[in-house]
Amino acid sequence: MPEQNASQSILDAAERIFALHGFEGASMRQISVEAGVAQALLHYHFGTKEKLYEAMFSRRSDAINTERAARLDVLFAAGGEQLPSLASLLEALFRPTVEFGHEGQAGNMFSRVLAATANADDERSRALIATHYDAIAQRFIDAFQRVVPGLKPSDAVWSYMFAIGVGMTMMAATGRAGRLSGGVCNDSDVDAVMARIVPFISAGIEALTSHSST
Amino acid sequence: MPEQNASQSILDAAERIFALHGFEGASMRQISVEAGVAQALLHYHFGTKEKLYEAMFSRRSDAINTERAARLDVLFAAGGEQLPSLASLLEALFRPTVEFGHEGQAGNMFSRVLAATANADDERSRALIATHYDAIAQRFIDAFQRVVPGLKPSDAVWSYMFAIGVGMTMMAATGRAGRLSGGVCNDSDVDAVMARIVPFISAGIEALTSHSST
DNA sequence: GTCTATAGTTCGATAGAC
DNA sequence: GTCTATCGAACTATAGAC
Repeated sequence: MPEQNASQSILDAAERIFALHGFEGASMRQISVEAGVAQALLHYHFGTKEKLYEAMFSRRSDAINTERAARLDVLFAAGGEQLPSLASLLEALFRPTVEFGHEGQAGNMFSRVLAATANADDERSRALIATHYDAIAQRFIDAFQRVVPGLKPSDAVWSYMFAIGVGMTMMAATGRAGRLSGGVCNDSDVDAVMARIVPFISAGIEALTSHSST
Repeated sequence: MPEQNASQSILDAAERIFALHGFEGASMRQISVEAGVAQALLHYHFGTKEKLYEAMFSRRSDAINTERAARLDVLFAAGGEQLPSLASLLEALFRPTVEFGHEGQAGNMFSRVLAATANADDERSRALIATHYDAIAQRFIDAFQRVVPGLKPSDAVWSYMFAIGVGMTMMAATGRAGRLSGGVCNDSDVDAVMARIVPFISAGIEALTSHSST
């Protein structure tokens, strides 16, 4: 049981409460109770609820996208003669999120925050995704074009959007797959989902090279 | 400009306000202003905020899923000798949502509500999806197995989950595809998205018949 | 840095006139 | 059915002691 400072406790509590109830549904009171500190301390360290949310979001997404960038660097290392596989790109896209999203906590709380933020269309969500995810997204879109011959630039963008959509099944982890399969499928079983997501998306992207629309 | 009764005005306003701000972020006051009625009238007609949300959700989802069921009935009509194509199943899955989601209103407000509800993991969202979407989901899962030889039952469930995930790109319509493509891709252009979603998902599902995991 | 106490606002819901 | 008026609870944020 490591002693950690109040800021970290607050961020951990915020991650969990925001994941369970959303930005509007979560309250500063609830977060302060979960963190075991006075409510005023949240404002002392982070100013407003809005800025606490941004700090909570940045902490994990910066770690995730640093790792993603490092993996892309390795895959496209200078001097490497052959291109990486599409499957290895998808591993680099998804693994850091499912590995860095939880840290000691039960369940992957940040993935739920991310799924909700990516799908919302309010200004706060849009700005967070644009600031923290658009640059790395461009790198993956470029990578798709390099490893899939004949993939048009616009279809590389669609490929990325669809891939993220499929990955949402794993990130949101609503338990619906289990319900629909009578308990056979488990959307929290990362390895099982990855084993299906990767071939599914790979084949989907390849198929976009041959469709006829503009 | 058709005269409509207060209940319909309230549901229309609720759909729009809930789509823009979520359940917790929307207020009964805001909805009453948008509908042009007194706030007390919302409680007279629908009781609580919770029940208003459910009424708003049911109105569109019942219309959508009645249409989906009718399309499945036609595709698998008794006496029909040949099986429908996978592409035609995906049309039956997605078209009713994008066509019935808006009715006069600009933008497809209900699709945004649906995307948020499907991805959330609170009890209200889970119950609404289970009540209004699980039965028709089972019909699509069964249909996938019938038209794709060699698709295992559990992979048919994953196919459905992944298909819905891809469709979220269109339903959430956050504008991100446009941002990432410098304006070339438009996630509100239903025909353009459908032209790519259908081959993408079709190829993805076919690919699941040959992967080796259990 | 961390606390208690509270100011000031907004919320969902209801009472009661018409 | 529709309105005005309002209650009591919850919220974000701040003031000020230690």
